[in-house]
Amino acid sequence: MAKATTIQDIAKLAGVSKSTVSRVMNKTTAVHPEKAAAVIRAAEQLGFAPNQFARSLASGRSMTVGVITQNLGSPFYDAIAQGVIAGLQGTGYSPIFADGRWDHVVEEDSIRSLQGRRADGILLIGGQLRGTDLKALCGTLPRVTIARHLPSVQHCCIYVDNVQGGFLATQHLIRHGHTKIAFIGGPHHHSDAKDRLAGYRKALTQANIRFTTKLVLEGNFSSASGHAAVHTLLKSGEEFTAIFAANDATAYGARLALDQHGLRVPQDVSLVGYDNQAESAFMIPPLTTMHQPAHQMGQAAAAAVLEKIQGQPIKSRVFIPELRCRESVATRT
Amino acid sequence: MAKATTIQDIAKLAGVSKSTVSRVMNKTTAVHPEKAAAVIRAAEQLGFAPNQFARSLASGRSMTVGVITQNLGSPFYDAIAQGVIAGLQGTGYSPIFADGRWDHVVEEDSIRSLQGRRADGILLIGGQLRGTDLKALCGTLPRVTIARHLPSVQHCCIYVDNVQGGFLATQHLIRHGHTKIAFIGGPHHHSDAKDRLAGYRKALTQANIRFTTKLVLEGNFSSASGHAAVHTLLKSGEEFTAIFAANDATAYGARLALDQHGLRVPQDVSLVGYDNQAESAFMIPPLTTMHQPAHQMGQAAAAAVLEKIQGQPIKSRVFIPELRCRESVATRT
DNA sequence: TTGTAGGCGTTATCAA
DNA sequence: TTGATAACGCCTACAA
Repeated sequence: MAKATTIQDIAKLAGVSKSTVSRVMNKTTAVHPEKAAAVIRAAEQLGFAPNQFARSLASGRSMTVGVITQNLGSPFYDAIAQGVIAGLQGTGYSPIFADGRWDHVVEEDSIRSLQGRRADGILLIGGQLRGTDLKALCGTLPRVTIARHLPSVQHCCIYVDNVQGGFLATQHLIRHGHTKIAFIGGPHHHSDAKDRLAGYRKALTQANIRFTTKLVLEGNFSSASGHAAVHTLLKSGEEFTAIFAANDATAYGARLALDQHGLRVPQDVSLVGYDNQAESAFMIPPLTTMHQPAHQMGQAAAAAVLEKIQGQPIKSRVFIPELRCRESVATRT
Repeated sequence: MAKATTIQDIAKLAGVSKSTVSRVMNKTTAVHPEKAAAVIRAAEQLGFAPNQFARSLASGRSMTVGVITQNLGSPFYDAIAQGVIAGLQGTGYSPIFADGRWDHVVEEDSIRSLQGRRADGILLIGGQLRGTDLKALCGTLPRVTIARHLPSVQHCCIYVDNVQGGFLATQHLIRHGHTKIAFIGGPHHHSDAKDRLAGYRKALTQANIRFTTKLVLEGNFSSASGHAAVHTLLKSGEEFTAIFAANDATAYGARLALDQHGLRVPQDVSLVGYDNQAESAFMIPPLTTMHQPAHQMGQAAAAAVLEKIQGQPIKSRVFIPELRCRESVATRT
């Protein structure tokens, strides 16, 4: 680190004490306009950038909020992260990221590291840690969880209702006359995937359609898994006229596999995805999917943690995903 | 910020001085095993996380590298950012992000803020600032530019040869017998777009194909712009048998527009994209595109800036994009 | 309105 | 091998 200029240097150049410099930098007390001008001039001349470390050490606030992500790269989580950045913009707080990699050990380390950097608050995007562990780890540190629902009221969570999302997607298909609807899910242990499956089952039950395990395939939220699942499904010989994929990427893979088997979408098979990824509107045909207000959630979470830092009580908030009807669903005739 | 435990607390609990605590935390000097054990026990008991501010203030190193991004959300830049994160993993350095928003004013502020946080080095992903301004701003602060080529040897740049990329993509089309090749570019002022166009022209020239401005459309790297461009092209009546899109998103939009006009890919029109986005392999048909080693570039840049921080001299590095042949290109018969 | 002095939690330099 | 003690750069009473 190159030796940077300090308020001391400025004080000397401007012919005042460093307290005065501090005062004009922070506008904390009125100072004589002339001296203030001299300070500002000196600061510009020396290209002064206050040392945040010293500032935080002295003031006790870091003006940062720690953001724990889990492997960026998924459109949904990326959009949340962008929402967080946008929500922090202009508030004086900077986000500082740490990766939890969907691993509770790594996640714990990341939180520790953020605490070491004295983050004033923590935002968890997804994650694996149990609520009780989280609480033990963070103590009184303001904390908001995004895209994940921790049951206890003690936790502030900004999340989407995946059961409802799965329900709405399936219901849409049912309303178009489909009864043999396949579901390509995520990993069995993933709560989002489980919830969407629960919603699927709920819609089936409500419509008096028998649930068949043969129509439920396990995927991993990747296009490749959607592609493979359709092959498996076709080979199984189980009849189906529609597919509900647990996310858009899975739907893309499924769509390609269908095409390779000479099945048309939506004439032969209807398809619904989940996430409303940017690319989905330009698929062939444009994909009907569930939209999640990811960016908005990120912003809401940023605002929430800021309020909490200011000592205000905040509560959890659920978002309901919305159906985006496009052209991948046809009425079963 | 809740009152956290300090080495002083640990010192008291372990019955040693804080210097000793510091020593066992940093393994800087051997200490009596028994005392060391006591310190470690005390630290665990109190859930100690060293205050990075105090640490940095005292040591003069922040153990962070500032990363300037420009609007996350594009697959290419996201992949670079992930590469940077991966490259820093386990090095003891944490990335701290700031958004430049493709705006030189914002970018300058971001760099200033990073300097205030005393980053030990800076990584610029893309950006608008001129090389001389950058140099003036950063001074001796180790700095590496990614995905952008600054002419002077003074700058260390990790970038891809977009001219070559545009050339290879176009050449691929030419080799399949195409001579009427449309190009859907990016904004006129965007250097990546300009370079890819230059490569396109170079390939045409080399094959003795006349360049027609009517076949060059302006886009903005979005699917919507690709979609619109094809409409414009079709309406213009200009003949073409192939399209080279400046990125994959643009190609998706173009593909949909073609489909809506009853044109088949690749039988009627061949299509090549740029970026090798994850979704491209699952388009219908799977999209032939130029692959850029974005993740690898991010990692390389992280390694480079670390070396520079250690005082080693480093030099720029060019990556050459590679053609990924899939099924969206057919031989012109 | 201004300056002085103490403290924030570490690291680093001395002696011991 | 240890323990004082002086930085590190800034903020903030407190006093002038």
